[in-house]
Amino acid sequence: MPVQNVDVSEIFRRIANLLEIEGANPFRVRAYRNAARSVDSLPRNISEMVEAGEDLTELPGVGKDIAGKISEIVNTGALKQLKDLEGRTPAELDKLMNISGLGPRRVKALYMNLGIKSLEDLKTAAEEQKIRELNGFGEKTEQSILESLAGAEQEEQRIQLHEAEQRAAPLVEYLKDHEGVERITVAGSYRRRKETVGDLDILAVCKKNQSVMEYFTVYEDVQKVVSKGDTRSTVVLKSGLQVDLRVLPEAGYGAGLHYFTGSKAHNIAVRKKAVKRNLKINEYGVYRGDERIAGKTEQEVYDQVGLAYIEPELREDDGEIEAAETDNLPALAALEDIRGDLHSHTKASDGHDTLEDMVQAAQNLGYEYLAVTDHSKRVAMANGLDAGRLERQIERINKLNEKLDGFRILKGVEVDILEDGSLDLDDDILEKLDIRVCSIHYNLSLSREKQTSRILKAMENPYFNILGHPTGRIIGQRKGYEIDLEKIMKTAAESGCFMELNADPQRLDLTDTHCRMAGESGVKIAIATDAHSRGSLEFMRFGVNQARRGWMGPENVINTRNCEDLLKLIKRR
DNA sequence: GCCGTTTTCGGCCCGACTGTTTTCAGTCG
Repeated sequence: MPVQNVDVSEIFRRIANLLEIEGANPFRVRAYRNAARSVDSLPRNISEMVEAGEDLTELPGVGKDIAGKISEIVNTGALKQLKDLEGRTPAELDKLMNISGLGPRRVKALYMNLGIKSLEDLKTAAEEQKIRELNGFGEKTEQSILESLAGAEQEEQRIQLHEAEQRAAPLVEYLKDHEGVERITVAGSYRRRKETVGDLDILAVCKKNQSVMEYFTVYEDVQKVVSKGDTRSTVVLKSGLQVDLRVLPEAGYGAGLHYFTGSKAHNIAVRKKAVKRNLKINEYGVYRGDERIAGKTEQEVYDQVGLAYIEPELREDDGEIEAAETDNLPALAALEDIRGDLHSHTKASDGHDTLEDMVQAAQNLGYEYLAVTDHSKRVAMANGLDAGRLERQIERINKLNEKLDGFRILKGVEVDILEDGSLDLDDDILEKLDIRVCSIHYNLSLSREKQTSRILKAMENPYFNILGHPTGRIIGQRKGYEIDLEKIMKTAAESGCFMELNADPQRLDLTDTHCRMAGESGVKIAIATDAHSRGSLEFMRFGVNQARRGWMGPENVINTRNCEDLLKLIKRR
């Protein structure tokens, strides 16, 4: 199994942490973190790039030195530098950095003075009240370390965007009820529509700061107040979700929104551009010397540094700055562009609602078509359809379609890709359908080679249209099967197949990076909800958000076509 | 350690809050 991008970035992150604890040049530390991020956001496998002899120094944040280290990791599976570092500084100190309130300086002090190397050491020392004795530490710090340790025992929590919306909405409504609140926006990764959200960053324009902050911290769902100031407060909700509230003056709202939306890397890149123009950007505005020259809107901020407006979903410092400089930003797909859903289930298999109900719901969303794609027989647990039952569903859909005006039900199936790469239904029934989503539900743990050739083999079938939930991952639960997605995408592009972007908020499969890989491979995607009930058809927006994060325009998405064009497009010769 | 429309050397984003301190270091986002 080749070295994966995450293997490389993980090594660089650990090097950065250990160097930081040693007190190395902070810019050198940052260089490793930048390189880690660069490798992470790469839409291609780094091992293949090394093997192909490509020039790694062309990657942002990768110079000659780090390029050599990447090669070393790819070729040997490890990095001598990290081993050397771990010889000098215990590798476990890395983990202490995750404790809230502990940074490199304090971790080093704890190690040097108390010999603390692990979380257990830390807990013991805190309980024995030894930490408060140290210079620069005190009783409160010791207490907060104990609290963080208790929290660290639970899993690191990033919640799904879907859940974040449900936490944010009532809190925003609550804050709006305060007479001092004039304007309010949830910024941060929530606004960038990341698939998971670590905390909520709420931005407000207010009249009475102190009163609003007081009101915020007594919200009924607040479990703990972490900090409370005039312009910024932090609380933890009972669910464990952290929420920051930042209050800003109206005049600098755009600058604040930009600052608080992030990403951090994007902000840094924009501020660097400002510095070159002798400007300074902070959350209050754009400044020349002491004079504020812009900041009312985000557009003003971008104007000052010579950039076109960048949509929040693109703000990851992953090429959007360069694109904005040269007016090469993509025109992103929007929910309004979507003309129909291409993956849905009914009561015939494991859906909750009837065919008629699903169709009605799709019409209510303003769609022109809905592909009904119940499971095939292999998925017995979901009451998957055999050829006979599918035949009857086809007849039923034909009859329904006759009655519908301006809407078409597409006859489809989610057919299983069996372990040998054949499809779970015969060609003579598949032929009678308009569209086939082909998915893997069993034998998830095959080797990368076998899993990849299983899918490639399936795509040889002329009735293969869309690869459903391509990696099989479930966010926070299941990693997804091992496959060579790049190869699969290239083959799909050549043979007229498409990749699904499953819009279910707990799948969102493809990822944003995968979408960019699709763009580069020339394969188009289908954004589809995999809805098992009427309500879930509305998850389309999560899929569109994800596609936008992956730089997808309407032309990259097949279900932005009208029905006729769509069917022409997916027809294989 | 990276990088270059002032630079191949000398820079590298910026401010709030906390706790432990009497003016600031450390951490965080």
